Amino acid sequence: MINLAEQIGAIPLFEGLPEDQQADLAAIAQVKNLERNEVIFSEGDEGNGFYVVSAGRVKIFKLSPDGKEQILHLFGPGEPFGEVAVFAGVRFPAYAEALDKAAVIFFPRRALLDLIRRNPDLALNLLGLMSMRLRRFTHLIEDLSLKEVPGRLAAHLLFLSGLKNGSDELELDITKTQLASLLGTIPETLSRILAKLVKQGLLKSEGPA
Amino acid sequence: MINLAEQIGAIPLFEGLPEDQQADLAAIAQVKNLERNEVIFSEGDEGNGFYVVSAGRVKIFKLSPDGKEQILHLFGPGEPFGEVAVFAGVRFPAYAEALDKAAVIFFPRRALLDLIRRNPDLALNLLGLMSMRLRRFTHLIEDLSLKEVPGRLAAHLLFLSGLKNGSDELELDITKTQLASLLGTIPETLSRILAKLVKQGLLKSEGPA
DNA sequence: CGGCGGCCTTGACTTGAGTCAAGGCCTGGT
DNA sequence: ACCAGGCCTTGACTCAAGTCAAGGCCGCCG
Repeated sequence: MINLAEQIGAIPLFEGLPEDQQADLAAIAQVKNLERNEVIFSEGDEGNGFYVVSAGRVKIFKLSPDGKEQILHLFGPGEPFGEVAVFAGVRFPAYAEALDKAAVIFFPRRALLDLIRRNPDLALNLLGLMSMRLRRFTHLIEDLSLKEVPGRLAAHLLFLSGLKNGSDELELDITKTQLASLLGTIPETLSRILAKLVKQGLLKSEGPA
Repeated sequence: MINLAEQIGAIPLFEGLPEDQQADLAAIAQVKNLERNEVIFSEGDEGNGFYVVSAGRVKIFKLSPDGKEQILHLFGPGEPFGEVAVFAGVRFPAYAEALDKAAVIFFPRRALLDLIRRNPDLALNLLGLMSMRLRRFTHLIEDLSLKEVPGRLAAHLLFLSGLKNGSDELELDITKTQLASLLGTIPETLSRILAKLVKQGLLKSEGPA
């Protein structure tokens, strides 16, 4: 918030963007500070812009009629979200909520479209980003439809361990309830499976969180 | 195949592209004719280009270790597929196979990237396309994790009926086995559910296919 | 300091949907 | 014309995972 232009320059998506265009962005960007659990947008809201996480974490999720939630993404600083609504010209297809006290930067739809027209590399960045997300979604779909919960859990833990260069020890920064929602299950089931893995000696677990 | 350039001009993705650029495309495009059930690419293959369906239909799907399949997309003439691998710079994340006797046009990766750099509107088209796919995937994920099979079936039928302006009568052009795979279930289950709906008078069903 | 509300765990029960197996029907090929 | 193979359906069984309920463990706020 102190220096918006600097923050914008640090967003990977806007990397390499000429200074004057970054300045243009800064001029129209709006920062929004959020309390923990504050709603950013709801499914069905008009999507007249997109967001980048500035601080804290944001979860994107779907809700079933009876309240069960499926987490689609967890985003941290520098990661954009809500772009789908901008390009597809539709309403937001999911909910967005701050996981912690957080801040997001909002860019109006039109500004982004203008910028892309002037800057093909930005378009390529965006295409790359969305491709990665599509890829992750195909993974999630595969898991949901073709694997059982223990398999999904294992895949997720291995994925996390992969991020840490294969360390065989890792710390989760989300609650188990959230992990359950990310895996498409419920806390009770997750708890049972973890207990079983520990009993089989395949896993050790420690502490809360 | 008789007139490749003309076909390329008719692809929605390339709509509005200057003639000379369409000609460039035609010069590097390769047409591939396919038998029914012929594999186009497999998960893990190098993704050095993308495809557009020219005739027939193509299914994109994931396979579980024990052979169960989850259909991700069904594409018909004019629809592109395999773009994710081009932009994310990764291997194909799923399998592609011809559903009927079909033909596809292949465009090498580099050509597409060049074209985008010269043509921002093409980039916007692509971004729109991928956004729509992301949106459909969020829907599928929601269905898989938050709804039971009857609900998914109902949603799918309503979706199809929506395409036909809400007609309350519709014809499926895929087998029930394929529909099952699209819904993330198996033919037996689908068959039972349809039978139940018919018995409850919520639905009538007719003929094979 | 005490109590309330999250979060996690465990147990008992229920159920949706998958597996396995068998039979009917239709189609295309020899 | 007939057989083989694919697709669909039905029945009996099994099982993974969800619901419901209860209890323990903090940590925060009044």
